[in-house]
Order: sequence, then structure tokens, then C-alpha cells
Amino acid sequence: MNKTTNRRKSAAALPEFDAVLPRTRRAQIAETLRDLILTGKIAPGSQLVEQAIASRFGVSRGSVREAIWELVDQGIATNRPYAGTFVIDIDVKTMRELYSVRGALERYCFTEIWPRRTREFRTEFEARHATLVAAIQKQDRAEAIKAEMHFHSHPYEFSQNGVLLETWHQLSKRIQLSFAVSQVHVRGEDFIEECNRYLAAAIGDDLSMIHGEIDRHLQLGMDAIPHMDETGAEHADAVAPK
Amino acid sequence: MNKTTNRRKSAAALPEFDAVLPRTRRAQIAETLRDLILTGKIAPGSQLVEQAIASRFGVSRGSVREAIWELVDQGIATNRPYAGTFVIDIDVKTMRELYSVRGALERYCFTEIWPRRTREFRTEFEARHATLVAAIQKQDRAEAIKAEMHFHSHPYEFSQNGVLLETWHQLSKRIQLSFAVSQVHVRGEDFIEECNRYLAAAIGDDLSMIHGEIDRHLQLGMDAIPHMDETGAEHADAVAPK
DNA sequence: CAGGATTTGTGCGTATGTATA
DNA sequence: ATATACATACGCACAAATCCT
Repeated sequence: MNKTTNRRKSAAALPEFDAVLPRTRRAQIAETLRDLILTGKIAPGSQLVEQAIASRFGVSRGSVREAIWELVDQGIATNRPYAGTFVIDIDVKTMRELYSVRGALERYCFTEIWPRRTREFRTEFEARHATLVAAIQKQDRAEAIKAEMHFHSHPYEFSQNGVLLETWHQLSKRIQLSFAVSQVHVRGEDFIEECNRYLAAAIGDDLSMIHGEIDRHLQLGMDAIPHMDETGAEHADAVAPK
Repeated sequence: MNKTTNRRKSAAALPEFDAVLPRTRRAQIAETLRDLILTGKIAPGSQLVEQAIASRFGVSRGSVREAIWELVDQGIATNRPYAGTFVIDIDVKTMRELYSVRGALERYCFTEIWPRRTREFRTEFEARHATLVAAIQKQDRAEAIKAEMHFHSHPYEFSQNGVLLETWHQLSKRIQLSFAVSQVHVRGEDFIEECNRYLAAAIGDDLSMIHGEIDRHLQLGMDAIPHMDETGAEHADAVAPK
């Protein structure tokens, strides 16, 4: 039944790395659910009913249960004991917080890698940028979100700082979820221009410039927020006027 | 069998708040295990055997299994499919990363709260500081570690930024684990003096001063690291030019 | 390099606690 | 206040993979 675990050890030299680590049901279910949630196919606030998901996937409740808890621990679902597990419904305040913490993290990241950037760093960044632009022009919303995350992950991956990267991944999942919540339409040429500026600053020579771009870039994201209705925005304006 | 569920509803007015939120077995087991790990009573690298823990606690394997996965998702244990879950054995590189990311986070935190600090902020900070000093003087290692975490959590809690606080909690658990790994002895008067300086800067009027103190404070922690033997530091110098 | 012991991964039935309509 | 749906928890069985001798 598990077709992914055929590990043939041939005598030839194997250029393959990352040797197909055995994926458990738990991991597969969690990944599938996470994808469904982050792309908005499972609406925020939905209850994740174990039995329903189990029969839908054709697995046992136990596996589903564990997968669901993985989502809870990752912050994209929440659990009320004996009541159920529900997809997080991010409010405006949390979105602001996500952006502000991300800003601090990203400024720090660029500061760290700045003198260590190589030619490869730039070419890879440009490649991801091209993918992102293509996705935006195709008006493929899901693809664009994924591409943007991949684009912005690059400096973190390049930092060689595992803790920093993990922290970013934690944040990025919830940021991605916030995209699904606020139905921000695929932004057009303006946004492409914005990404161009970001990229230019990131591979340029002036550290303070990318810091400024980060602030601008995130400010744009926050400006798109107020379109949301006040679904749970009790503390929406607890932030000081800047 | 469950003796804690006798819920007598008397007619008298109940001054009790925080009405005993239902704690599941999963949560209790996870907390107990986490405490055992973070205080070093379960050594880093140990395998967490489900059946053994289950019979030790007198619960089913399923509950233990879920609790263990909570630890994995929190980053203080790691799982290899079909091989087992093991308490993380933090290496030197990861410790450095933890400290550096924490530094960035903490500088940002103070920057955010700086103009919003109230009198209450100061008094609470001083109270936690006093607790920490007392613990150090008592030479109670476990108590001191807990007190230090509580002390340093205060600015994050005061920030009213839930995302920032969660991120800190994630980091702090692993930092606490690193304390258990590196058998840093309870430091003496020097360290108390260090904490005094930190507190003074934190409640003072010069933002750049607390930024400097953060760097110094973390530098002290990193300086204590090289004492570690290479107990499981296989990848310790994977950063250096080979 | 076998092969058995150990441990995890998964499934299923069942009983009970809890929330909610 | 009752009923129902669901989560929580237990126990057992077996498959699958790893570890160890």
C-alpha cells in the first residue's frame, strides 16, 4: 500500500541525496490538510472532524488525530478540549503582529548575510523573483502566494542559520494563512514593480536600503488588511499611530 | 476511575476564577515530560519509549504517543520514523544560533515597548529580578534557570504582541534545554551583577544602552558554551572551512 | 549478513467525558 | 433537561521498520 518506501540500494554511485525519508501517514495527512488550509480550500474557522477526515482519506482516526495536532502545534489550528479542533481565524491584530515580527526578523537576516552574499545568492534570488513575477502575471493566486513565500525564504535559507530559518517557517505558515483569510486579489503591475525594487535592494550594496524596502514591503501588506470585516477584530486599533 | 471530575454545583456565589480549564491527559503528560527534560532529569539524546512511559504513568500508549509528538513539534525532541523519538541533543552551532536570534528578537522587543513602559512594568520587572537573585544565591540550579526565563519573559509579555511572545516561548524552551545540556554551574556574584546592569538598563531611559546590555548578556552565555565536550557534537564544526 | 528482538506505525472496537443544539 | 455528536482515552492486534547480536 505504501508505494514510496521502495529503497533499492544499487551498487552504482548514487548522485541522489535526501534519500526519500520514509513518510508516515501522519506526515502525509498533515501536509495535505495544511495545503488545503493554506490555499483556502478549507475555510478559516472550520472544524476539523476526525471521523469525517479519516473516512475521507481512508485511514484510521488515530492517524488523523495526530496530524491535526501537528497543525495545532504549528499555529494554524486551535483546539478546545472535548469541543474540537478548528482552523485558525486570524484577526487583524494578529496579522499586524505577524508583519511586525517578520520585519524584525528579516532586517536581522539581511544584516547577518550582507557581507557573505555570493554571486550564487544573487542568481538564485533572481530566479525565484522571475518565478514569482510569472505567477503574478498568470493571475494564478495560489501559485503566486507559494512563489512569494519561496522568494522571501531565500535569504533565510542562505543565512545557514537553522534556528532563524525555522522561526521564519513558523511565521510564514501563518502569514500564508492570513493571505487565505483576507482575500487579497492577485495584485498587478504595481506589485511586480514593488518586488523589483525589493530584489534590487536585496542584491545591491546598501544595507540600509533593503531595510527600508522591508519596511515598505510589509507596510503594503498591512495596508491591504483593513479591507477585512471586523471578524474578531476587537483590539484592532490597539496599535499606536506611527 | 477519574477522580477529578466530581463537579458539585453549589448555589453559593463562587469567588473562584480561572475555572479549572479541562486538562487532557495529553497535556499533563506532555508538561511532565517537558519539565523532566528541561530540568535535565531526562538526559539529552535519550529515547522516549512509548510503552515504558505509558506503564510508568499508568496511561495508555496512545496518550503518551501524542504527548511525545507535542514535544517533537515544540522542537525539544526529534523523531525518526520507526526508529523512535529522542530528546534533542543541542550542538554548539545551534546554541549560537539560538542566542543570536534571541538577541535580534529582544532588541526589537525593547524597541517596541520603549515608549510604552509604565511604572507597573518597572515594578514587575524588579520583582522578577529579585526572585532571580534569590534563586541564584540559594544555589538552586533548577530554580535559577526557571527564574531567569521568567525574568526575561517580562518584556515580551508586556509587549502585548502575541506573535512575538509565542516566538519567544518557542526559543526559550530550547534555550532552557541548552542550559540542561551545558552543565553551566550556577553562576555567582558576577552573574548577579550582570543581571543588575541588565535590569537597570531595561528600566532606564537610554534605549541604546539596553541594546548593548542584550548583546553583552548573550555574549556571556555564548562564552560559556565552548566548555562543552563533544558529547554528540558531530556537526559542531560543520561551519568551519573543512 | 542473516534473523530475532524491540519499537514504532496503524487500525479498530469500545467506553466515557464534554459540548452543543 | 435531554439527546446527539464528537472528542478523549483505553486496549488490543498486527504490520513495518529498525536495531542488535
